[in-house]
Amino acid sequence: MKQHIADLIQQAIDALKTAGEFDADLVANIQIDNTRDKQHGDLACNVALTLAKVARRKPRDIAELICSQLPASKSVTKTQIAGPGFINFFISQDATQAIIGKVLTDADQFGRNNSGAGHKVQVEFVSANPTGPLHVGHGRGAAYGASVSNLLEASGYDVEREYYVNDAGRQMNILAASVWLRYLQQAEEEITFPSNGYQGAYVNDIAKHLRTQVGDRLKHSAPEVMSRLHADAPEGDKEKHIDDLIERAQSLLGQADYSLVFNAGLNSIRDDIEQDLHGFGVDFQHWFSERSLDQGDQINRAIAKLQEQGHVYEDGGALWFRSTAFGDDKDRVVKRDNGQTTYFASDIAYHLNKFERGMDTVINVWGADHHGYITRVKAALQALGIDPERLVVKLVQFAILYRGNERVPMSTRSGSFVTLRELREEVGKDASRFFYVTRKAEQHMDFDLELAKSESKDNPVYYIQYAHARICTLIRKLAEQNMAWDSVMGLEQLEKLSEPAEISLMQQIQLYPEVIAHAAYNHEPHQVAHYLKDLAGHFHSYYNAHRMVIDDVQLRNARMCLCMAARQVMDNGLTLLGVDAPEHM
RNA sequence: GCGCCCUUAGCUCAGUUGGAUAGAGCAACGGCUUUCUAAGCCGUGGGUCGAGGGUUCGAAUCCUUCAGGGCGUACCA
Repeated sequence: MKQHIADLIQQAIDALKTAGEFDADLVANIQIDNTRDKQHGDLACNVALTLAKVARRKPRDIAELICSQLPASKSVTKTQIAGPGFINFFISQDATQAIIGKVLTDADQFGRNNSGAGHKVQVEFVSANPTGPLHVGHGRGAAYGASVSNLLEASGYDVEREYYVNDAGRQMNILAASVWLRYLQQAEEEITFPSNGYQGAYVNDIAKHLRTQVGDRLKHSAPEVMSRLHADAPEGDKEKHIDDLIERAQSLLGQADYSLVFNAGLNSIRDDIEQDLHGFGVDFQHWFSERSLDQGDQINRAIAKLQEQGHVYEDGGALWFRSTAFGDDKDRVVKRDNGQTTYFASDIAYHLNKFERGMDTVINVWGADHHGYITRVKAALQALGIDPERLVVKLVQFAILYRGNERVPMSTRSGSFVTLRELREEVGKDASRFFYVTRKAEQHMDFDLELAKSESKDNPVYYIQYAHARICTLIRKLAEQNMAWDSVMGLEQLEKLSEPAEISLMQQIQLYPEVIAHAAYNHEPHQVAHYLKDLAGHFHSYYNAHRMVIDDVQLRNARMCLCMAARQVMDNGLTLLGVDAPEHM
């Protein structure tokens, strides 16, 4: 409809150019907006205001010229010039009612578009270290990334969802040491668990499982393990202590058995995360291993590539990437003086890899604490000859957890945290998925567990699901009373839908495709959440004001068509957000 | 110090890329069910859009200065 109105205005402007009223080279940016106030009609155009300057005429005069040349359209019942020079359009009921047929025909395809056709985009999200279960802080990134991916798919993009598994590096070694020490404790060795180890109960579980598989084969005596170590905190240095323990584990176990312990920890947690996310309605096409970069020598290759371009220099025995040449505050080390490559070097190789896989655009969903990395990663891409605009980083602010008024502390290391699984079990997948994407990502968010857990009307997801379930009940009710309804007959009777509540519900339905397009373009799933709440509100008002199970067969068919169209849109929208559309509540 | 994000009703937040009189939900108050799910509907009150300045027909939105809050500023991962 907007396009149709824009075409009419363009025709009018062209006619005015021919008539010599406007310069032939005048270019009008025609923008059609939904009106806020229905007194201003249904759609409004501000072109007269924007043209005022270049055409050197008063806005209202331009609006009158345009209106005088506007071709007639059966969709438009009235136009008016209002305010400083807006042209307002009143849309005919026929044109509005036509949306119902479109929704019922397109069904689950309604609202989708093809603007991203032929475009490959990767969305990388969550990517939490596999050193423990996901906690609620990861939930927001998971919900956001999944919904953005769904929105992009609905806009025709070829989307790949990817999880970057940080399975290399010191944290993983700390996990391996933690697993082994718990294993030794279970084998009745007197081991004092390190303060810097992973304290969570899940480490015990992994150790237990490991022991059922290999028995006491990995056992060493406590004195062997604990002698001649740097002291632990508080007297000593907890970092040195844990590093010594890692070394001790590696030397006592040997490479093969150390890997066994290491992989037991990694695989168990990785599998747990995958299942957890699956239960959260989040599935990935690829789990990309950081270690695979090293094994394929991709890190050294990436550094060499930077070196070829002359962006790397040596200083103090280390290799530095000259990121300051691309707007960074300081240069960054890619290879340390001890010969090890840095995490940043892995990131360069990883991002190079993403684009070498043929992605047109890469979207990274990062926690807000990573914002300092954006500049350096983009710098590296630019140095590698890749347009940094092709990398889009979306920062997701932390959700601060509350139980009522009590703030919940979160730390993976201490083991005292609320896991995503707990949240899912207590609050439910639907409410938590919806709650997370109700706020825009860069907003700080207070997540009150008490509120989210309470199945009360305060929880907006129920409001929408309830609307959906109510419509499903209508269908059952009609069947019970042997009152058939027929969509083909209903679509022929749409002119009977002229109540204000019916018109405004249809108008709300009509907005859906542009909401999806807009939300996808801006990576803002919260727009869908707010839209659905409004749609449900329109439906509830309608439902309270009018009855659908009625004897008048024509009106009944028409109203049921409208209800079914509303149901379809709720279903489509909820699906994009990963929320179920229930038939009963 | 420097950098990024945020600041809108008592609370939690929207605000369609610069449009008309800034909107929801919650909380408060008053109504609506012999009839399709009251997890609902209808109504009432509530604002210096953090502050100042600028850009223009027009600013919550863009530019600038300042204040407040959060985060980041490793040869850690």
